[in-house]
Amino acid sequence: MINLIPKAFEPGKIEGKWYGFWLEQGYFTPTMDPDKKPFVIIMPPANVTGKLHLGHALTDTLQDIMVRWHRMRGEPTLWLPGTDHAGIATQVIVEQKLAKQGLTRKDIGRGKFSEAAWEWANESRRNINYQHRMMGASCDWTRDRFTLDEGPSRAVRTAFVRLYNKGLIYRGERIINWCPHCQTALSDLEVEHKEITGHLYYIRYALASGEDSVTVATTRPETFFGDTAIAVNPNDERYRNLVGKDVVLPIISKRIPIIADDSVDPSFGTGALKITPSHAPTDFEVAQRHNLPLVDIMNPDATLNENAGPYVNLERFACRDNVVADLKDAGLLEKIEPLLHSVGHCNRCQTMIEPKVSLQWFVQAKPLAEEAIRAVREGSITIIPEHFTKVYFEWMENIRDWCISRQLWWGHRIPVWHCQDCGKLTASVDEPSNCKHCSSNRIVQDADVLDTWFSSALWTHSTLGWPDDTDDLRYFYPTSVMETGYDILFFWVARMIMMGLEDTKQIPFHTIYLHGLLRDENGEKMSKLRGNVIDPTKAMSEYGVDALRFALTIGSSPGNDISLGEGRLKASRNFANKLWNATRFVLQSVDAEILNNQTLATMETENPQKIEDRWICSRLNSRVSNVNNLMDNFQFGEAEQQIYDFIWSEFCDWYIEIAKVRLRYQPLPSPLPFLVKTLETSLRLLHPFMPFITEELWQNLKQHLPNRDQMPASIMIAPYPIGNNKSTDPTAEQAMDVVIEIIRSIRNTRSQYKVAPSKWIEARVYTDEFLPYVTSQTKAIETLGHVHPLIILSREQRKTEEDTLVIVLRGAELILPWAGIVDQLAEKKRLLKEIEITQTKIAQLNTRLRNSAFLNKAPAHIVERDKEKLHTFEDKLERLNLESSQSD
RNA sequence: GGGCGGUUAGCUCAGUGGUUAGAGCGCCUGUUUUACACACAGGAGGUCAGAGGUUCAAGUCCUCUACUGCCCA
Repeated sequence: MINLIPKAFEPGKIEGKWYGFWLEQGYFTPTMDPDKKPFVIIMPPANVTGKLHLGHALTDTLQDIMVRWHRMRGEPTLWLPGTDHAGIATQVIVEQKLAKQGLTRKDIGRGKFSEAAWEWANESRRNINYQHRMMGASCDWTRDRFTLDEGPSRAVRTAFVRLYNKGLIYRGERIINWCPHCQTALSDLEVEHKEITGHLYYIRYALASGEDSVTVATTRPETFFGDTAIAVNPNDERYRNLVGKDVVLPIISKRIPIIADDSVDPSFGTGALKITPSHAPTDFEVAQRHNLPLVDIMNPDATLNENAGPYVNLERFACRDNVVADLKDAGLLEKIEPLLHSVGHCNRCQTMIEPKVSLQWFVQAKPLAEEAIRAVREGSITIIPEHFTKVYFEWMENIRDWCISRQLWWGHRIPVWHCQDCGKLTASVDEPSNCKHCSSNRIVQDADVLDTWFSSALWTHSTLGWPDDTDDLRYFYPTSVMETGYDILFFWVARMIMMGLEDTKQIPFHTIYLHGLLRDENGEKMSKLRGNVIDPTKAMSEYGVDALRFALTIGSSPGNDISLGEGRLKASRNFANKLWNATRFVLQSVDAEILNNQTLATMETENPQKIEDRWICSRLNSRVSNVNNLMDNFQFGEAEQQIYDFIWSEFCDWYIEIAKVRLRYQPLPSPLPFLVKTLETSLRLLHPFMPFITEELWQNLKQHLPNRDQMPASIMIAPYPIGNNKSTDPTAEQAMDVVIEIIRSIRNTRSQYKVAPSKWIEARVYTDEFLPYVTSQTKAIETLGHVHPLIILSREQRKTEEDTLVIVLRGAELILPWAGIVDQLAEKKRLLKEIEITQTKIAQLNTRLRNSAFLNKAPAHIVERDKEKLHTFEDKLERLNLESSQSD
């Protein structure tokens, strides 16, 4: 019967077993109960671009913590998993694979490309889902969704068509962000602005009349072929008489006008700007105001087109060099200055973005944003941490139209058909056979696909069956919590609120929980380049899943970045091992009891008699209440800290150590029921955070218990502990504090006087109010302090002695009669110092307690607590003074 | 340029106006004490970035300053 479980925790041996068990039992699939409010999290869909990284491990852990907690509280709990087709990212991967075979997507055509992409996506989904399972994610796999599934796809088409019919989706020529490498349009959010050092080129344009010239300053001389005007500020005296005249573009000799526009900053460069409306956002706006023509000078791959005359087919930066050289030769380049400016880059491939006028599809975002702002402003949706609310408003209030078309082959095809005859458009959820305007059957579907985030924006309702009125949608929507990283607040969360409200007229979730980003143990961003990336799979196999989960979340707080390194992983693993061994101890003790008595004594814990039993029940109860409060407030990191401290510093360090003494001498009542109860409750308390080890230990413990047949089949469906005021026992806590202080003082003094650990020393304790409690702990104090004989008496029984060490504690005096070895002088000094410290504290408390403002304004319990504190210190001071006078 | 954070022990971080500001790691001293050396016991280490203010009470709220990170343009 001894050593039923191994000496050290070996996580790898139990994880797969329990996940399989939970899955088989169907615990992850909720039962819909119309009388209960469900708890619902829709998992942020991971991109099908390979495998999970540490960020996914974090998000999995946080969601699993919430989900397991709510499930244990008896709420029907749905955590719906899914994956995202990740348009550009996936297409890039598939194209790279094709490139290895010397092929491009155009070589094999759209159909074959789609097949290859599906093959990759399916493989990737398998990997990702397997990794979620490794993490212990208790999500409902029967409801697993992929953004390209039939349901979510129909949701995308439905949402599109509805917005199109309302006029909130339109097609138009606007300036967009074009990535020449990905060869697609991007939304504003997919552009990263970076500060780079470029140059400001001063170029002279001759007036058409020939009598003078205008010098403009530009960072992009190669775009001058697309210039359709020169703009100056209307108040700029330098140029006032030139407005209305024409200049001639060099090399291509094209006439363009000089116009006046308020947007021109006279202090930048020369105060005269070249206007290239097809290739600069602000120029585009100027052109709109002045009805200037648009001249596109670039091909999709950012080479110059035929509008660039002699420079046709040159790449844009090569063209710049040539243009600059030619202008210089022609004497038209006045000067070049260095300039630090911000330039957009594609967030996928880091290619410099080419702003470009293009015919694309857009969502008119403002009307949608208004509703989304209201939902948060009126408190229907809460953002945690709160300060992101302001960030959200900032973005929403300045929202711009969303470019949703992408020139890709992988994604949701835009559900619009172009008529070859009348040229009009037909938007339809299902494939139409005729143009709805002229009934022609010569219709062709739009070639483009939608921004991946468009389908993600519908994720909370499309996964539950929308646009159909399904049972899932009725029961689980609106969902409870959206948990994700703050880096996709705009990309995803904000858009989900807009689209959720638009499609369902309801908010998609009540609470947004935003976690921070992961950093290494030096607080540095993790990146492949730095080589400081932790692979979750490796961390799991080395330290165990529970340790990884714990390390990722303990002591963390919402919205703040998390530093993870070996140290944290080791500490978490050590904690798991500590719990493992505490359980080993309890199991061994239970077995020994069964061997002795054939049957386990009563498991009754309702009315603890012994002070340490009362103490551990009170402490456990206090921690349970704290944990539930913290969980209610999304303070998971602090909740874990509470559990950690309880198990290690209270249960293991003190209760188990005292219980060992009792088990050895076997007085009644036995501590076993309390060992079992405390352990079993702690395991349930910890389960949401460390699901595998708690299940393994709980099942082991259960096998040893007489009431095992009445216990649930799994800890994950056992009730979560809840606080009970009945167990709160201030007397027991105070008494045990005194006992613990006595033991600590003995150990401390032994260490100070360098008493050999094996040497037994004599000790006496004098106390009045705690006498029976301290007396009941005689054996424990002897064992844990390594003192013998130990005499505990009331103060009146104390005799005057010499050559003793007297330590004044809060509720007792500890006497260590060490004839000859006590340094009386040093002791006197120590005593005087303690008197001084105590006096200071008393003075501080007195100042406060004599202040009528404090007495009138502070809450009663605070005043009461300070009064008690004052009393304690005064009592201690009195006894310190007494000792001091006696030692004179 | 606008906005949002951060600055607490050597390092990484918790800290919800109310004890003597905590944890992990690291450091020093000691211990094979029958659950655990992934441990145990003891210890050192803080002007909570700085300056003002509000409050009976400020690491916590407000203002300014410095440094630092991120987001938006």
